[in-house]
Amino acid sequence: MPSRKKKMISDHVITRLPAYLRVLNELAASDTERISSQGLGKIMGLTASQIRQDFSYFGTFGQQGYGYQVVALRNEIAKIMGLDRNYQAVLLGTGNIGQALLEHLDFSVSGVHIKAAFDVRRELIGTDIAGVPVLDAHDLMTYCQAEGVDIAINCVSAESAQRAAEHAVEAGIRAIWNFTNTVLTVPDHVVVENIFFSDSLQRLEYYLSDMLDSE
Amino acid sequence: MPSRKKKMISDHVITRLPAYLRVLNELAASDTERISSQGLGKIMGLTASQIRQDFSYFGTFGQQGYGYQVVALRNEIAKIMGLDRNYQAVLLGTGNIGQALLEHLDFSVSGVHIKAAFDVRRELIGTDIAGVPVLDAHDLMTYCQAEGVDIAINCVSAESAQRAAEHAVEAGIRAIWNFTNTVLTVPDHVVVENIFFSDSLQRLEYYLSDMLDSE
DNA sequence: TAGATTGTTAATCGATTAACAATC
DNA sequence: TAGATTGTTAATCGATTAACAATC
Repeated sequence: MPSRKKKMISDHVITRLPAYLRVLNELAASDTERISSQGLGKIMGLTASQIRQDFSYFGTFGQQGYGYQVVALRNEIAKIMGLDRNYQAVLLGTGNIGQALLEHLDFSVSGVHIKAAFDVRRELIGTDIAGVPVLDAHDLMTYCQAEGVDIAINCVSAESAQRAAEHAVEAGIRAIWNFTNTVLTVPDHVVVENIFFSDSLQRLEYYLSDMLDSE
Repeated sequence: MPSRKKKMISDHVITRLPAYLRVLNELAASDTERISSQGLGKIMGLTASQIRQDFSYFGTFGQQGYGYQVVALRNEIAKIMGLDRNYQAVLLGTGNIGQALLEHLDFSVSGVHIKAAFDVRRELIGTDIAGVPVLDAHDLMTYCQAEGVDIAINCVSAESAQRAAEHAVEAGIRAIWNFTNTVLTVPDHVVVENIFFSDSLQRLEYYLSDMLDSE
């Protein structure tokens, strides 16, 4: 509650944090105890300078002449990212993508708990997918207000995407993980993170066609 | 064959191209015939300057005093991205993510044709998913060499990810769309585009926790 | 101690924005 | 024509890299 306003950190830095985490986890898994910024840079394809610069936005985690303790650093970064918290989530739209996420992704490692999924299709309501109950989309608001939900995972069709997002915002959620291939408009107090499959595929096609051209 | 080496264009620009395409498609769908860099900027949250700068890397598409023809510009950008070509793809690993992609994504709009899926699980081989035959992973090499495959969509488990990528590269594919949450190591002549679900979710958690802290 | 490596300040590089002549 | 808007060059801003004193 102390309204502690952190200094604004660039998106570039934030985007690298999960990559640091990934590598540190691998190092920890292979029992590597310590790593220097230079060593980390070599693995990740970054300069040692950039790594030290990145970390310095959040504090000091290393030791001169020694480097960083892998496990300690890993834990610090996880904490910086807020992964030590617990988040309650609901999933909107149990089409293929929604189902795939429920069945495939291990949300517990990220501290995210999926409490329920919502759909409008009568035949799905009342069933459950990977242990998650599918409820009537009309009950979203009541449910979220009663249960306190932080995150909505938006997997509805592109046409319903904005509407679903608005319902979720009305229901009090604070973050949307967006799989709808649609840009959502939300109030300032709501965070949106997009997975745009088609953008990614198009990028792949650009680099591929470029590669094919230049030979 | 003309080995025409295009000038190197920054990743930032390439990443914006699909967004331009998305907006131009919407404008075209709503029968908007022309748009200025200023108008486009307003919709996309970019400066008019940046938009003109971006386009200028590829050529000149506008008209002074008028702006850009929406449909013509859309087509130009699609061409720049290589979306007018046809790509042959195979999908590796028919777990949930693989299945979801086969059933959910409309690849034809991107000029990508999924010819076959591959898996090691006996019980799946010989079946088909959304009209795509599931073949034995051991036949990948022979298949690709016979059929001429450009893209591998890597949906195997994290543990098999690097191995699957290497097989695909050996089999002559030139691009990997990577859903394995793993950094792949490939030769220079192969393009990799990643969809890292966990990176995205962690980013969401960072911004969410930040938001929750500052209130 | 000597060698290694941090955290941080300064220099460089690249990307975005501003300005403006050209021209539809 | 006058107004609008491009394409491009120059100015600014921000991110990355280099350098180095501090110190383990």
